[in-house]
Amino acid sequence: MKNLVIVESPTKSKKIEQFLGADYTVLSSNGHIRDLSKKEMSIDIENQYEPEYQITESQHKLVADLKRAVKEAETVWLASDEDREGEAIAWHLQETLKLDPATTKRIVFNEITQKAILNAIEHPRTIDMNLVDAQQARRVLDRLVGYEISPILWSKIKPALSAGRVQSVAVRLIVEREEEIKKFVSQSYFRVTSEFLSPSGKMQVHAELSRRFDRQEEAAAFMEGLNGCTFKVESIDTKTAKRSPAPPFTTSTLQQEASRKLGFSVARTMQIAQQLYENGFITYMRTDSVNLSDLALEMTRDEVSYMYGDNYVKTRRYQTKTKGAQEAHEAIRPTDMSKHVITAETPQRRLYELIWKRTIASQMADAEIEKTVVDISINTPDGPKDDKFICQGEQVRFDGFLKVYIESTDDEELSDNEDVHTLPKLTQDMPLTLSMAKAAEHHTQHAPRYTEASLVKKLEDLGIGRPSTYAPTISTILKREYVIKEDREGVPVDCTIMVLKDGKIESSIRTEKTGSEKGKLFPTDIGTVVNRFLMEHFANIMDYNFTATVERDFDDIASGKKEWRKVIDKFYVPFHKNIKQTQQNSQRTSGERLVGVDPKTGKKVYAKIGRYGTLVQLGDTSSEEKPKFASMKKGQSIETITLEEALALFQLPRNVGQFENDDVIVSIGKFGPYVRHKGLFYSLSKNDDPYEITLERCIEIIRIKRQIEDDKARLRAQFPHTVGDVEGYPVSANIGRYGPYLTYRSKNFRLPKEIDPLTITIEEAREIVKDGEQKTSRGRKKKAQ
DNA sequence: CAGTGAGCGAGCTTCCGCTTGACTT
Repeated sequence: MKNLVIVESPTKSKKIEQFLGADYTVLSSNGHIRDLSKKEMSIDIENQYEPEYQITESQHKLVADLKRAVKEAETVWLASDEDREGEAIAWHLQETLKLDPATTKRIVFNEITQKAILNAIEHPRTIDMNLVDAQQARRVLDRLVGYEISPILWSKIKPALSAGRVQSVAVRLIVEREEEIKKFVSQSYFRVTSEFLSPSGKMQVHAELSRRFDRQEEAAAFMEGLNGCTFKVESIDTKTAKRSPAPPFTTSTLQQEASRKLGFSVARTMQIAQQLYENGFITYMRTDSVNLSDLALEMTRDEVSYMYGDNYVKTRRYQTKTKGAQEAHEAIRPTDMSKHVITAETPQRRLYELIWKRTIASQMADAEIEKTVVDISINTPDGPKDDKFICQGEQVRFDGFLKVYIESTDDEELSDNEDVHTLPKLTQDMPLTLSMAKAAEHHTQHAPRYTEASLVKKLEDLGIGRPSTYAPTISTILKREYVIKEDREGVPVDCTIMVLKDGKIESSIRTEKTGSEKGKLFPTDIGTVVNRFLMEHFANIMDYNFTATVERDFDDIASGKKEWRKVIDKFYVPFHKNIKQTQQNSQRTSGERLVGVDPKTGKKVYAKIGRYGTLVQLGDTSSEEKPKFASMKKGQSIETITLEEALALFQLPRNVGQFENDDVIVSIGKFGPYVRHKGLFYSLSKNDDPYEITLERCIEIIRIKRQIEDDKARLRAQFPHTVGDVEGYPVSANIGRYGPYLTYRSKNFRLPKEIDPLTITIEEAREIVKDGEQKTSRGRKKKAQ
């Protein structure tokens, strides 16, 4: 082998191999191969913060393979991505594989085309140690922050908690949004809308009053005043406006659009995008770049021109606005723009369609829209009023990119331009007759809670986190139970509606549900308490600008202006002093709240965080009699639990009586209410209330479950059974965890639903086995290629 | 799916960014 090229992703390696020909072998490092140990700090603080790297657990085999390949190669080319992490990956490879820096070639390209790769090969360089040092500073800082603060949380709040530069700020955003919502006081206001008729009576015009009323009396007085008024078209103002398409997808914008348009979680979007990438349908899905390669621009232009004509084409190059974007890859786009749809499963197809449309639209002409605003004056017998009705219309003059793609928004409030539509033909001074007016009460809404995707957008705006970590960050804060994803039902509110028709006002009240939310992120008690603690003791790290500030230092390291160890030292010395002080001086915090006093015993009831989660406590810790404890249920929280709910928790676990010489205990566990008897668990059905259930019903539940288990055991005893021989080898039928299957020549074949494994005939078995063998051999051939 | 929640103390937990494994009854 002459040349060994190492890239970061195996999918990429296969592609590049095609471009480079027989003299090149392309292998992948699968990301980083070395890191700080997970078990310890692995930073020698005394020795200038020297990091102690080791080969990542799951990468040993791969590193061995790479070492073998290096021995056979004349030249090694390190082709990891052109960013901080990519440079560090190249350096770790150089160190681990003991490559000679003088002869090892470092190459970069940010699009996978033959031209770009051949060009890269012609311009090799050596590893940029400044860039590597910037990465080491980033890595060391994150480790110091995460591994020094987390243990404080274990001792002061609860074991196994975590804190970090990214996750703690993500939680802060959610906690603060919730506080904002709690403080929010909804105001009601009245909107007045009207319907007019043209002199001929043929045209209808909808309009809205130029002002809103805060109080019902004002609205009512205005409506009264409309009687006896005349109306006419005061002015017609027409403007043409342009709308431009959104840039091609980055990871973050793809996650947002897939969430809004397809309802995908960010993790699901990434999983599906990964499949599209591996199957060659799209370019790399973890990117912060909106840039399209020249090849992509050309391909897209051709496609637009072919489909819609040249007047729909507009070549655009987009600039990133994201703080700290590294742009090592292209934007996310189809690899082949002429492929409008793909044959794949529905979610893959839909995500691909979204990417295709967005990419196509990004290279299309602006839409031209004619906007018309018509003012309708209100004239009392004493003269015109200051207020007027406004009627707005929109007409698309040239659809441009709108032919393909409209970006959605997060804005859930009613748009002010709700009544935008095509206007009837109106003329200046045309008199109009009021046929109906309506004053409807509305309520202002609190800011919406974050969805996974809108949180990602916010983090990206703050320059916090990277495309590869957005989805994992969400998973982390959910796993730590700092936040939960929930639906919230709306609250019914009464809205007064006054309608003026034929000179009379009729008032009615309509009940509307407002503020319902789906799949939103809510802070938990633990999230709130941890956030309060971190804000009090580590305000600098919780600052929304912390990342942006340290990123500037990293940039200075990358450009050789600063030394990474000094940057870390400047941060660490005061940080560590703070850590020590906090460990010594801060109080243990449990978020304790006095819920009330138990009327029966006169003991106090508290709600707080314990070692295993949130709990309620009956009685004081300091009193002679030991207090009782009970875990809270899902959905209950320290802030909102009532005395009744808290006291009810002490009724469980409940001993309902004896059966077969053993206690029958009823309680609620992780999987819902259950009965425990002789060490076994029996789930209660939905209609059984664990607080009310009788011993008789428990025994019935136990007996039913036993009967089912007996039947199952009897069935299992009949397996495995031999069905017969196929070409001299025995076939046996069995039932596994995932259903019935056949075993033949030490391979397993799933049975279709229609066939009973007990009564299966040898003919049926032969067909399944032979059919299955063919399929697997085809699959293997495919893999081998 | 229990028990736990004070305290004793062993031994565990934890960060962010790169990237995909290989598990089948």
